[in-house]
Amino acid sequence: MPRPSQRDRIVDAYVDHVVSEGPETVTLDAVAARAGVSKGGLLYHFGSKEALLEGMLERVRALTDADIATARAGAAAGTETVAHYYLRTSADDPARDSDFFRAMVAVLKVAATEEAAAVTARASMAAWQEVLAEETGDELTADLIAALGDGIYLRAIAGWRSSPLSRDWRTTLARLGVPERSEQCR
Amino acid sequence: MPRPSQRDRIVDAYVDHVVSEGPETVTLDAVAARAGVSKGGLLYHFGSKEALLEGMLERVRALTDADIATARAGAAAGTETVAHYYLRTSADDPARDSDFFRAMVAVLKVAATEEAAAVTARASMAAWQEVLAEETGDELTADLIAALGDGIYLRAIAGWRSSPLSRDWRTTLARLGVPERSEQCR
DNA sequence: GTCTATACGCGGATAGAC
DNA sequence: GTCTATCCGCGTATAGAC
Repeated sequence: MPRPSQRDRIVDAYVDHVVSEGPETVTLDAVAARAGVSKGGLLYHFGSKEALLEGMLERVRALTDADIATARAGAAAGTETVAHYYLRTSADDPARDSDFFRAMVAVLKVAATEEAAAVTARASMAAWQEVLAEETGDELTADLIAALGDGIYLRAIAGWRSSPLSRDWRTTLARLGVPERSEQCR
Repeated sequence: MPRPSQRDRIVDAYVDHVVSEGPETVTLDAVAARAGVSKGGLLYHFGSKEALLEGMLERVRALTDADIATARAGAAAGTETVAHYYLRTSADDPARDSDFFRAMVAVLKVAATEEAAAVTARASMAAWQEVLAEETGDELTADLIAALGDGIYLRAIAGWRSSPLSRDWRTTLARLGVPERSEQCR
């Protein structure tokens, strides 16, 4: 993979700052410093704070698409179901460090105030729900699994580290009658 | 019940503003205007923005205690289980207008930045989890139900209105083997 | 108790040097 | 491309009148 561009590194810094300090403390100065550029340098790449936010939303959209494609591929290959992939990457402790999880948490934090971020967050959530519904063939079950993932995200926002669910989500899936592996196609 | 004090009305306005506009747009001016007082008037009751936040956290703590007491009483009387009460007041559409739900959403939104709010949010979540675990006698089931409620809250933050789960949470509880009514004591 | 007036600092954004 | 210097508006908080 190509080395990250300057724009990418600035978005990284933005996400980092929102996740660790919260959206209300975000200043162009703080993000620039974290990215290792000056405020002027940042404003060359992103003409305004709003443009910077849009850069992060763009990234989350891309990561969502990529993540869903990965989940679909795994299900088609019979490696693991979409539901399994979804909870594994939401609930599992090691997954918390993934680019997608961190970026999504940042977007959700910002979504409390910025409608544009809320729109992107809902789109990502809706996309997952659609794939889950497709797999389970049942709207309610799909929504249930999605809601569990959403609960995990809320806990991340509130700084809640670990819970029985995050340690034992496989049992939960089993209780809901969701298999670990799908029947392999053809 | 006694008519709300001036302090109460200011906290109301604060909650309202955070829920509808988001925490980043909160200014003393905006809250004062919403409460129908001047900025000077607000600062007489709450000496600083931080004190205003503390006022809201205080209220959430009180509402949490009251809500849990109500749930416990209902379970003891055999009216409805704690789990049933919890999901009814989180998932049910009409419940979204309750003082507790709105205040909790406000605290969670602020918790993205303010650690004090995050502490209060986690305490409230932990308190519910404890009652649920007490009732179900199973940590994982309790956490599962709690996580569903948390998912509902996240969707509220992201502006997600209605979902299969919010319309059909009773079915979900049944699938998890949680009864609607508890055996009445003695 | 509640208001007005004001001090003061901070953050976003522009201009222009290098 | 990236930096420094600067302007300007907004938000918190205080002083003090009524």
